[in-house]
Amino acid sequence: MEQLKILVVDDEARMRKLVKDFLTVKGFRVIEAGDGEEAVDLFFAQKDIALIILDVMMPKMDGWEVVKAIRQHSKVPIIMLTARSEERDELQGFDLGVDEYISKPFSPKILVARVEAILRRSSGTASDILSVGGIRIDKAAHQVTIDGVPIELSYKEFELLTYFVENQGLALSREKILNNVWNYDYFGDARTIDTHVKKLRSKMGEKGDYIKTIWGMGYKFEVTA
Amino acid sequence: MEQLKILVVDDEARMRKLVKDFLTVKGFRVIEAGDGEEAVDLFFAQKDIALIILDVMMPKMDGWEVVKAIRQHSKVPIIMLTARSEERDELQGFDLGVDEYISKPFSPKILVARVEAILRRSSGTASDILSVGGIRIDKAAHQVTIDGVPIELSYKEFELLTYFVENQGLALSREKILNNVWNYDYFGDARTIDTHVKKLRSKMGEKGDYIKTIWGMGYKFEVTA
DNA sequence: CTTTTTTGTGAAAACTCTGTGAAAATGTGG
DNA sequence: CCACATTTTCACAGAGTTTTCACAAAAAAG
Repeated sequence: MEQLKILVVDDEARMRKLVKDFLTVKGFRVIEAGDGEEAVDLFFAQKDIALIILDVMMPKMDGWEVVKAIRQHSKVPIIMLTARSEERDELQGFDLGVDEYISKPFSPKILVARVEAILRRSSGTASDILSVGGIRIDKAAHQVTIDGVPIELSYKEFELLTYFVENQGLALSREKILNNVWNYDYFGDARTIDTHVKKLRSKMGEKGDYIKTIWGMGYKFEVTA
Repeated sequence: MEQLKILVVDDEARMRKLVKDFLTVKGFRVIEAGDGEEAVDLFFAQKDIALIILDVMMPKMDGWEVVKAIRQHSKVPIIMLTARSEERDELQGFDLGVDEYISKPFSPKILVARVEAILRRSSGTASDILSVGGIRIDKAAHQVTIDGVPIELSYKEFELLTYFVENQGLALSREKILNNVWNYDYFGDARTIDTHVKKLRSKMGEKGDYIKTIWGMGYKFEVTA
């Protein structure tokens, strides 16, 4: 397996070196940035950074601003390093899309453990399971079972069903479905959703009825008792 | 808007605190329980708990037993926290009525996102629900119930009723109704409104009388005591 | 009380949207 | 480059919705 790249951003060179050493031992490739601007530039230049470790307090552009800038275009996992006193910020910044916080001083062992945990999750090994009305969706395994019987779904079908279940009870316009299940830059025919719904319904047997048509509007997933 | 109560059950105080902090920031009220028995007692004592987050591994009474006990009497949404080691097979077979499984370690961000998703659909966000005189309009679900009984409305009927309810007590000219419920580029006969009103009234049963005719002018929605 | 105007109503017509099967395009792995 | 699976497009039939229309009923006006 190739090395995963981790971007470490801190204005103190000593801190960067400390983190870098531990991560390097664990087989990661570490890229350093000394301030926020450099971090953002590097991130978008590199393309394949798997995770960012980010100090909050930095000159020029602080950690929060970096998060905002990067979150405009990327969902890369971000770990924030905060001083113990900044506990309140921790929760505020959580809104911005930070994945974890580690407060200084921290043990390198914990840092490495968190990094590994996050990468494990984001690489899809997390086993989150949705379950409703006998339909089980294992997102990690990309597997659906109905009343315990596995069914075969294509990638799009799986994504679509997951979206339905995650938003059960809500009326979903085709527009909305396209924006969430397809990439936002998809400009094809919205009727392709209909075709996928057809296949889903047929593969789901009688539980296909849980996908309701809302005439003139879209679809809704709802389990009827 | 009032706070929704969430019951967090875990034997580790540290884990409870973590979850509690993040949920509190998002405006939820968190109640804690340290073991299964306490959880069940608290749940039935409190009455208005909107969601339960439940660890599987606990002393005395484990997560599964808690689910069983609670499912006897309640359909409250339940999120289960499972350790990675607990194999999927274990979860795969039986369906006790858990809504979602999240495996540890999880990112608080994901947990909160799932909590919000579940509550959004199960209680309907306040702003999305109009309720007056036994008529309940759930805009998000595109669903109307009268005295708790769902009724089937077409797209236009739904839009029209929503417009009436949002402007209850006001006399609405046909002109005005057309401009708001129909597209502004509609140039058909205003009498089509009459037809829709007729259908609405009949589908609404005796509550159809809430839609009053204002002779020579238009209509008005008003709940009479 | 009659006329005029406006609304209620049922049915038909016009229209729109969805389901569906098949074909075309796209992607994937050998 | 070829087979294979998946995704998207297309066209048409059928289902459901919206609009129109004609006439009856109700309300205001004279």
